[in-house]
Amino acid sequence: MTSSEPPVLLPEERRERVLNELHRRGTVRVNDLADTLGVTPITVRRDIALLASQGLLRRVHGGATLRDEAASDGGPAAELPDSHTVAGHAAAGHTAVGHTATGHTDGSSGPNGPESPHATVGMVVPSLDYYWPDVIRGVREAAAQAEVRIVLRGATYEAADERRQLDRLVEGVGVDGLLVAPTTTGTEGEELVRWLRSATVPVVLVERSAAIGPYLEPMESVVSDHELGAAVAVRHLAALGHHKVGLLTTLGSPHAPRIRRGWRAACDELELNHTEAPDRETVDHRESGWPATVEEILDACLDSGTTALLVHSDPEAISLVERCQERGIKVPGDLAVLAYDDQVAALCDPPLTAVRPHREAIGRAAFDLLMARLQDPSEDRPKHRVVIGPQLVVRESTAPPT
Amino acid sequence: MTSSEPPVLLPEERRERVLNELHRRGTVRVNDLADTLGVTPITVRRDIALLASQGLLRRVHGGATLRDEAASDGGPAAELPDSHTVAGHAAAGHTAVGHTATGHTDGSSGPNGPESPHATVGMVVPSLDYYWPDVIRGVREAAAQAEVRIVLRGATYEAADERRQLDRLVEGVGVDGLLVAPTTTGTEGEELVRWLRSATVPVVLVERSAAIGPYLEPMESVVSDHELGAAVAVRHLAALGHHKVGLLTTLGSPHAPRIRRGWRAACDELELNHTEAPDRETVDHRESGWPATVEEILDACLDSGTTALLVHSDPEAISLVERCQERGIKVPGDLAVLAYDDQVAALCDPPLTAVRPHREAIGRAAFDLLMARLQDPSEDRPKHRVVIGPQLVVRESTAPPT
DNA sequence: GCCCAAATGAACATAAATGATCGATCGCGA
DNA sequence: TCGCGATCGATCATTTATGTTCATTTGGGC
Repeated sequence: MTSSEPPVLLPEERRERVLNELHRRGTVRVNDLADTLGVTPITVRRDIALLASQGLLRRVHGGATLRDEAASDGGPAAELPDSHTVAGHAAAGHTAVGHTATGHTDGSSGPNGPESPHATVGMVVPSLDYYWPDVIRGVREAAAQAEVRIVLRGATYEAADERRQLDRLVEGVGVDGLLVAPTTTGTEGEELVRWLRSATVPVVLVERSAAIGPYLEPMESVVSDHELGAAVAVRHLAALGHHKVGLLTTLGSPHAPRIRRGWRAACDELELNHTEAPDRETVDHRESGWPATVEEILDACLDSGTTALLVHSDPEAISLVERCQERGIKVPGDLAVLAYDDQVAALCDPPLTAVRPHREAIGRAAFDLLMARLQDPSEDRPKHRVVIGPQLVVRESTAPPT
Repeated sequence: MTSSEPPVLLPEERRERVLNELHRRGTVRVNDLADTLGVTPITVRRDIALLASQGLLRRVHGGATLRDEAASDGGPAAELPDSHTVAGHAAAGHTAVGHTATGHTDGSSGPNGPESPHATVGMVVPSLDYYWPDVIRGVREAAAQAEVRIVLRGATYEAADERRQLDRLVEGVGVDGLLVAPTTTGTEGEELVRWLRSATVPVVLVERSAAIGPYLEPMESVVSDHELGAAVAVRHLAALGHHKVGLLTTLGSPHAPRIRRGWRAACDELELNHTEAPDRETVDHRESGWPATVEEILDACLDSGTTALLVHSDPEAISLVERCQERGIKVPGDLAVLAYDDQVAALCDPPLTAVRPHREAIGRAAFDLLMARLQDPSEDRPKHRVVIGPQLVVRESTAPPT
C-alpha cells in the first residue's frame, strides 16, 4: 500500500488501475480507491459509472464488483465474452478425455450436491503479466476439459494481500480448492503458509514449496526444477568449451535461490573455476540502479575472463546484451549469454539461448494434482509433489568462446 | 477461522456470501449468518428477503433454504433447470477411488472410442513379494478404471534379466508404455538405463530415478521421498526427547542411500549428537551373518547411549526387537525402534512405529503419469517427476527415553 | 492572451443501508 | 389447546453513499 502519492495520473490510467484493482481483488470500494488513487470519492464514482456503462464492471452500492455472477444460477447467464481471457493459444490440440471432477468437499449436511455440478477452483498468482499468464493458460485448458470453473485473482507480492484474497475466495466465492503461488517469506509469509495449511479446502502450491507441521512435511506442490534448469544451462555452456560461467539473478525472485544452487552444483561438478566468476544479485532492470549494475557486471566478466553468463529473467538478459553491443562486446563471440525463463528471449537481436520452465505444463499439472486431491481428500492419500524439468532452447547467443 | 472478521463487507459481497453459505450447507440460519457476517439479524433478514424476491432462495422461518420446487415465483428467473446430474462417479466412497490425471483411457491412437484397442502397459518389478505387491495393486486399480491392460513381469535384481523382460514386452507383447523399477547400479545397470532411454515407448520409473542425456536430464519417475521419511522419523524421535538416534539399513537396498541422507540431514538440523550413534549397513536378516550383526548393533547402542534406532526394512526391525527382548532390553523403554517401510511392522509384538511409503499411491501415480505421457508423447511435454511423501504411523515401539 | 472543453472538487439534497424498538406471529413443547 | 420464547415486520433514527448542480482548475489551440 503506502499510497498518498498524487502523481497526477491521467484519467485513463486511473480507470485502468481501477479495473486492475478490481481484477485483483474481485471487488473494490469507492473510498478505498479514492484513498489509493489520491482523488475524491466523487471522481472514483464517476470513473466507476463510466466503466460500468462500458460493461466492464458492475456497480454496487459502495463500490463495484466483477460483473459475472449476475444470477449464479438463475439462467444460462453467460453474457460476457470478454472479461479476463488470455488470447491466442489456438492450437489446443489435445482433444482428450476430460476428468471427472466432482469434488464436493463439503462433507457435511448437504445431502446431495445441490448446485454447481462442477467444481470451482480458486487461483491466486502474484502477477498477471510476466510469467504467470502461461501458467494460467495451462490451468485454464485443463480446467476447460474437466469442466471446472476457475476463479482467478492476481495479488501483489504482499502476503497480507494474498491472505485477504484467499479468504475471500474460500469464504466468499466458495471455491472447492486452491491453486496458489504465495509469498512464503517474511513473517507474514509464514503466517500465510500456516493459513494455507489449515485451509478448509485442498491447496496446491504452484512454483512454490513449503514445509509445515510438526515434522515439516511438504505441502502439495508443482514446481519447476530450477536447479536442473540452471545445471542444464551450465552443462550446455561447459560443453561448448566455456570454463567460467557467471550468474546474475534478480533480487527478490523466489526462483533465484534454486537457480543459484543448481548453477553452483553444476559448476562444482564440472570443476569450472567459478570462484572468480561473477555471481551477482541485481535490482530489476526497471530500477534506476540497473544500468550501473550492468556496467559493473560486464567489467567483472572482462576482468575475470568470464566468457559465459547465465542471466535470470529475460528482460535483464536482453538489456544486458544491448549494453554489450553498445560497448563492443560481441555476443556470443566475447560473451555467451543464456537467459533463464524464455519469456521474451527469442525476441532479442541475437535470439537468446534460454532455459524454459514449461509454464503451461506447470499449470496443467497443478490443476491435475488438485483434482486428484479433491477426488480423494482423505488424509490417507499421501502428499504428492510434482517436479517438472525445464527445457533448454538453444538459439544464437551461446557459442564456443573465441 | 470463522467469524472475528468484520471488515466492512460490501452489501453485495455479503449477499453473495449468504448464497455461498447456502449452497454449501443447504440451509442457513439467520442468527448464524448474522454472527458470521458481523451484522445484526435484521440485516441478514433483509438480505434474505431481497434474495428471495429474486428467486435465489426460499425463505423459511429462522433462515433460508435452497428453493427446490419450481415455485413459479414472480421473480425474473421464473424457473431454472434443476437437473444437476452430477457427472460420472460422484462420491462413491472409496473402492478404487478415481485418480484423475489427464484424460487417459486409450493411449495414443483413437480419440476416445468406447471400444477400440485399449492400451497395454508393461510393468517390470524386481520382486513379487516384498514391497511391490502394493505398488502393483495401485497400478492395477488405476488401470482398471482406465480400462488399460497391465502385463506384469517380475525380475530378479539383475539388470540383464530385466533387460530381457523389457525387450520381450516391447517387441513381443507390444506394450504401449512401461512402468519399470530397474536396477540402475553397476555396469549393466547403466546399460539398462541407456536402453530405457532409447526405448520406443514411453517409460516411467517407479521408485527409481535416473538422469540421462548430454545434460543429465532426469527420466520421468515416481518415487517416495525417502529423505523426508527418514527425516520425519528422526523428528518424531527427537520430539520424544531422544538425543541419539542410530540408523541401520540393509545392504543393497536402493532406498538406503536416500534414507541415510535424510537421517543425517535431520540429525544435523536438530543437532542430535549422532556422531557417536551407530550408523550401520547390514546384511539381510535371512543371511547367516545377521544374528551377529544384531548383537554388535545392540552393543553399540548400549555403549554409546543411543536410545533410538531407525531400522530400514520391517523384517530386520522385528528381528532386532525380538533379540532386544531376549537380552532384556525393553522396547521402547530402553530403546525406541522405528521401522522404515511398514510392511509388517504392525505385526511385531510391541507394534512398531513405522514410516510408510504409500506404495499404492506410488503405483497409482506412476500409472497416471504414464497415461499422461501416452496422451502427449511429444518432446514438448516436459519431463514430470512425482515425489510422494511417506507417512509416519505411530504405534508402540517409540516413547520418550526413560 | 483568450476561450473552450475536459476534469475535478464542493455543497447540498436524496437514496440506501443499517440498527433499534416494539408489537405481532410462529413454532414447539406441555 | 395453551403458553412461552424465538422470529419477524414495520417504523424511525442515524450513518454512509450517491446524484446533481455549480465553481474551479488544467491544458490546449487560435
